[in-house]
Amino acid sequence: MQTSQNIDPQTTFRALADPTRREILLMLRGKDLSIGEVAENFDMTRAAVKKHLGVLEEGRLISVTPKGRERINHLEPEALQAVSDWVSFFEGFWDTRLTALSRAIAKEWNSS
Amino acid sequence: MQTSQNIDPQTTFRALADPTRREILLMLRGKDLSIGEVAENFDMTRAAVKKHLGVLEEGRLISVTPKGRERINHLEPEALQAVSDWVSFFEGFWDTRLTALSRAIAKEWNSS
DNA sequence: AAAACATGATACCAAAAGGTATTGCAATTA
DNA sequence: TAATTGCAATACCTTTTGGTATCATGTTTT
Repeated sequence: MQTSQNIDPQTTFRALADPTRREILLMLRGKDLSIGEVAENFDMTRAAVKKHLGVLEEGRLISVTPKGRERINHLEPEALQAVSDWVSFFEGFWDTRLTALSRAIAKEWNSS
Repeated sequence: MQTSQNIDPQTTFRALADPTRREILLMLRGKDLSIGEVAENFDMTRAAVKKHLGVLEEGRLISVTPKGRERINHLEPEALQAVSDWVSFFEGFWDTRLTALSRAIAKEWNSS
């Protein structure tokens, strides 16, 4: 196992702070996409989308592989596991009775 | 149960994007603190800390209660539950063999 | 009442973030 | 080879963010 990776939780949290980037991550579940394919789904220039992909790559949430003249963006969910671990520090402090409400909220995000 | 709350995942994700704010949340586990008490732990002015607390309050991660001339900040972890739900959309995509590494990272955060 | 204390509010500043536009290059394709 | 395609790189702009400094306000305390 490699240990020389950039282990910096800050870049991961920062990457998740933008709604466009979170939507890109949802978009990459299951299928890899080129920059252009990702950009088709947003009302902004490819350059802007590329910047977002760069931030996601810094946060180790995606990996990028050149393929011919394209660059294929691939989801790397391990960094999300780390976020999940951070949040779990607070387990036992939250009111489990609110779980149902939280899941309803989450559902709403997914559809928007 | 109240349903008129500000249900906006964006404010919660944004609140978590700053390391100072994440540290404040860890600091509020178990004990409520005034603005001044929180500020004692950071090398910045009380005004700056107050801004961070304002962002955390917007993200519904803390609640604030006036008590005499102080304002007591109280952890509200329910919003974190919602973040956990969002991340869980990616369960099944990440490699569970990396869990040990992730926990090691998380441990590092906690001590820093 | 007066002094000290804790916070609120405002103005201000520098740096970072999010975006566009433009130019150029490498890889396909005709 | 020539035209097109997908992306890289740069410059530039506007807004947001993180921070300080200053002053006002309400609350204890003496």
